[in-house]
Amino acid sequence: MSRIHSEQEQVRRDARARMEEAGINPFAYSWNVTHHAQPVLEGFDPERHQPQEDGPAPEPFRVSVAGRIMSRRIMGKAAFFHLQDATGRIQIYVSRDDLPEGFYNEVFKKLLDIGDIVGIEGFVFQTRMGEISIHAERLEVLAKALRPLPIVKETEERTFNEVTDKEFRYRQRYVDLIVHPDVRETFRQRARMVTAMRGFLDERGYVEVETPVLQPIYGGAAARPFTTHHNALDMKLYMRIADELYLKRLIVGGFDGVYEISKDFRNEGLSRFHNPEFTMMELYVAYKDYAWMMELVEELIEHLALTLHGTTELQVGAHTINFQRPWKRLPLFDAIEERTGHQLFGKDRDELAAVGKKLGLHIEDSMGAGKIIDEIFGGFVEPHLIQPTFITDYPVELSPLAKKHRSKAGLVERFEAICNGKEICNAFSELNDPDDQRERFEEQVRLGKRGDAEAMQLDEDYLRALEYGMPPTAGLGIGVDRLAMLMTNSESIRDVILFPLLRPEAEDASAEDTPEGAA
RNA sequence: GAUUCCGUAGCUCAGUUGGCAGAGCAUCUGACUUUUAAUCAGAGGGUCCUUGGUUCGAAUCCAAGCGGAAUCACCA
Repeated sequence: MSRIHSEQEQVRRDARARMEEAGINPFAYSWNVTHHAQPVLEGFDPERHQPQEDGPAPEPFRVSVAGRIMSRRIMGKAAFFHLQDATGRIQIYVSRDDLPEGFYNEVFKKLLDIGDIVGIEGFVFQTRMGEISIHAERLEVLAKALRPLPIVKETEERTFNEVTDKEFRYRQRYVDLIVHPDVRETFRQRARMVTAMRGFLDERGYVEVETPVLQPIYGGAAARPFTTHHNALDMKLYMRIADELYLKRLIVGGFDGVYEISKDFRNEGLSRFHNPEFTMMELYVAYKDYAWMMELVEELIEHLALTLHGTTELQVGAHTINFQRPWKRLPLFDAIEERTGHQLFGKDRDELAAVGKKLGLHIEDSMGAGKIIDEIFGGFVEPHLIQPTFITDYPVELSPLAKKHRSKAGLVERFEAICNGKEICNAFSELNDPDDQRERFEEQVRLGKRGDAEAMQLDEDYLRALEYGMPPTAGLGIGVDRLAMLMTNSESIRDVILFPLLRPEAEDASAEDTPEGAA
């Protein structure tokens, strides 16, 4: 079934057919690229490469480039166009008499369009207007674009016809990337950030591992999972919501430090800060505690800021954020007291509910003490924490995998780093007492039975692993997407995820499901 | 899930009180050998998101739906 083509698409399809009739393959096999746009612009030296009046003959700067035609200015027997490659744009000069007989008039002028991908061989020169350009001596069609691009025209002051529709940009990210160099740059920065993170961890000897995405029991976080089914074993499987329990099994197994950078999946709502599949970095280090981990986190993130930007001070939205260590450390209850005037330590559930109500929160009967504390923190404290801050020592009910605090009853040794009003990491001294862990799991199971869809499942195999003995361990999880948002000054998680989840397009709604067990 | 806003040509957008569907860029034809939003002359291009309703008449008013965005809720 073929779509009805727009006028412009039909023109391009006709051009493709005429190319084939003329013996030109509109989809070539390869092209020998020797140079890229940006390095050519930087490498051009007018004194060496440009003909000078009464000067010596220039040394030709010969290049072979390839890319997409992004603009065209045709003037009779000569033309200029801009070619865009992975590094940027460079202007190409073509004149009729430099190309094979008839090619300029019949092919270049009539059959090529903005958006087509071509290869150019020629020499670099500077135009009368001063723009460094390539004088084409050979031009080949490498790929014909059958759809028109949403063309962006730019001057130094203004941009015209820029695609601003976010739906278009997210659904057709390939087009977004073609027309928005800053989007390409954002994703390059994200890649550099992950590379730097990996380098930082590798340098310290931690082992990068891969643990199961498909899990018979999900755990390690409070979230609703995606469910799937394995046909051959006829078993229910869950997409992981966290890597935590498998990584700690590896600490039991004798690794001193393991980490994983991978996708987690949570069957929850979408927002500026939430995508159902997102990237998490989890790290576990034996014989360390959460205080040690705080130092590692601030060192890591300071390192990332310096690697990406050469400074620890980053502009993020309206704020300038300084990642220089050491970061402020503030126990959760002190942070709440600072903001609300209420000291919650030692208060029971009903006293906490009364404080919550006084602050204007909607407190439901089903909410436990930990949940109320979390609500108060999330509502009145977290949004105000702009500079990176470690919030420490959380209620035990909120942290079923964290070790009891060595000196504060009812709390665990846990911290979150908050920055720009959002959590960027979560870490604790890991609970390694299997009997305590069993009780915590059992409490989670009770919560689940009471209807908490995010309660954890009891993982017998994990308890068995702990019973063999897990050394004292510090664990960390960093939301890579949210960190990338900070590092690239992006206001939506969709701006740092190449293909964010959207509802299917209407045209695809009728597409048939893949039958179970097919292929 | 709630609220608000949005959906018109390939792209960005206008469209008056409800009265022939518009502009710029892009496309097509012609001119033009250093342009750069090239320029000049001419032309073509529309499921006005969808389905109903009101009306002599709907892009416009009403209802429902679809899709998107923002905010909120959810998100240890």
